[in-house]
Amino acid sequence: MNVSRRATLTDVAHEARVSIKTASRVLNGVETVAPHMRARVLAAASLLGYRPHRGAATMRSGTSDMVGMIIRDMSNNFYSSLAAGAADEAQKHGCLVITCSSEGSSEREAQLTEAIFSQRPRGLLITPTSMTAPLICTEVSFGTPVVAIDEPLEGLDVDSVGFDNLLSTREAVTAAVSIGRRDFAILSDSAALRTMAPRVVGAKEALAAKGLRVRPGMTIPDIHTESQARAATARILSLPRPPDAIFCANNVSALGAAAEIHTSGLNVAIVAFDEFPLSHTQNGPVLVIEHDDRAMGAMAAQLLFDRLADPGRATRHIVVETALRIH
Amino acid sequence: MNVSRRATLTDVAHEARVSIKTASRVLNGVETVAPHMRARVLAAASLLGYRPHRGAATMRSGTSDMVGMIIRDMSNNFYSSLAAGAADEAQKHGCLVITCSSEGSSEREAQLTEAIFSQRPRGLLITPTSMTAPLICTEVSFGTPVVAIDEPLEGLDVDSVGFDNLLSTREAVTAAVSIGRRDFAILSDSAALRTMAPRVVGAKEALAAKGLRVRPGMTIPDIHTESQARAATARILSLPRPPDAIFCANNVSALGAAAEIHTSGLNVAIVAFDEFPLSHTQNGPVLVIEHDDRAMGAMAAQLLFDRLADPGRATRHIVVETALRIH
DNA sequence: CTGTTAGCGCTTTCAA
DNA sequence: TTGAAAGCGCTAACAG
Repeated sequence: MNVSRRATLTDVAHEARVSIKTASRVLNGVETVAPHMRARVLAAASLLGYRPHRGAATMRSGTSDMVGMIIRDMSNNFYSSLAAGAADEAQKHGCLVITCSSEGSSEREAQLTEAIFSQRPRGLLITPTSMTAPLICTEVSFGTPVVAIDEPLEGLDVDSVGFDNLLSTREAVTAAVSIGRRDFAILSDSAALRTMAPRVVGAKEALAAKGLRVRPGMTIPDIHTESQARAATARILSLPRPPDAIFCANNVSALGAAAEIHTSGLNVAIVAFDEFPLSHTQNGPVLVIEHDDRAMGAMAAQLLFDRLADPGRATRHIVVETALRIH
Repeated sequence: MNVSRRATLTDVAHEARVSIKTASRVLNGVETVAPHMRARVLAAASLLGYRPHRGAATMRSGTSDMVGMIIRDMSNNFYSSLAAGAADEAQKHGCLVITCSSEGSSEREAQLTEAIFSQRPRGLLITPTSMTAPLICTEVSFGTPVVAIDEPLEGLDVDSVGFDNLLSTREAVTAAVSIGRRDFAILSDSAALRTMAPRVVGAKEALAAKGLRVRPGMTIPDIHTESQARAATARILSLPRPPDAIFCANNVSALGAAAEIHTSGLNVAIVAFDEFPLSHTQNGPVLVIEHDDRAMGAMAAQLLFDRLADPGRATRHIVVETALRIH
């Protein structure tokens, strides 16, 4: 037994004194093999420390066991939970997920789609940007399934999972108004995120329904780090007449707002699109739009495998449930 | 132009009226190609929407552009930050990272190593368990580099990155004692995590040095979710004589402890191994052992690529810096 | 139930 | 500088 080289299927077949095809069948779990040959192959594989070469199998069979995933920011809890859920579901189908973080850069997104498609994955899960469609349309035309997560994929009719951003926000802000909050500031992320506009609109609609409005300058865009959120909140709260509530359109802005509200000692309510750690330990009321991100990631993967099983079926757009939780 | 099939290198060569090898050279950036041929190939590739098939290249050349990564829990911020850092560094080397979550199950860990090595990755980054070594030793003997992250990989001499758990904890607990805290509880994770013992020892050593000790029953093991931490903390704080400080040996336990301390209204200090959101908004003092997890992940990947460049070099064990921060 | 043959798309080797 | 041929490890298609 020579350990200096990786054992191939041919080596195993040789060792077991069977044909390479029989070895292949055994190691792929094909039933129609005589028990004594199966045993011989298994013994040989184990003896030689055989490990299949999926790349070779992929090349020949045309189907790999990988699913690509491109998310906006792997170190953001929302996106990493999506990835965790997708990986769970993929594992049920014997697939690995290649998860990459585009960091919001469309240049990097282009590189990553290129790199991922070069692996000939079963499909792609992506939190798309407005630049995504042209990157993937060729591949989609070859029948590779793509699922859009969180944001819509404009210009391409693919399966998707996402929230009803407008409705859930309207409901949450309405609840905040009903407990007496009238004067809102809004911390929003980049307008390039398609989820942001409906959230902001939802908030403003809820206010308008009660005859309220957001004062000029109190809608702060482009908040995508906690420290930006802290700076913006600190500025707002130090105004002569600070707001009595802040709607935080993403998870990092809620953390930053909570931190500064605590520092200021003011009683300011938080309405947050995402649950955040220690949200129930704040002084002012906290209204949170809860959602199960891990389940959302799993759902996206499920749509992908569903389509693989039935390529002709109509595209589906899943609206993930949210729940309002008041701390 | 027929779009019904993916273009191969042969198609491109054909279209450009050059040999397949010349097309290969151009698309791999080999310099020794006449400019006019290069231009023809590039035009053809673009016309046909050519996308290379990395699996085929891997098979022939023997080296892939993937790095495997197995972490304990993708939805835990510590691990996802490691993954983000590793992905960054890998991208600099033109590699993709396949990140998988073992969920602390050694069975799943075994499946994942199997699946990942089947892809013939350049190397593996792993937060190992006590069961890891036998899973990877064959592959290591073939020269595939493995880097252990956070925990040591027992029984195998591989590169690693990790903390000085004992020393940093001792320092933090010493600081807590010096601000008047004497009576500690300890929330620890599973003893299977090799990082836990030194942290607990470090804490106890710091106390012993001041003539203090942890009361029997006040060292709680196996805390790995926030709700477990909350339950344990609630129980401890409702004792007739609650502690005046809690050492939280991982990030989720700190969140749970903070939540319950807030609810109880007691002045209990937190010493936490990891920074946590809103740590500065707690009533009691919070002492945090800070570390840059993203940099740690990047460092691990760097060790991997270093070794790829110089397979013979001695193994390196990087101790990642930590800093004590007092809120 | 088992084996043979061909070839997936690419890179390597070697020759021109 | 360019090209022809071989073959990486595996599976599909077809025989036996």
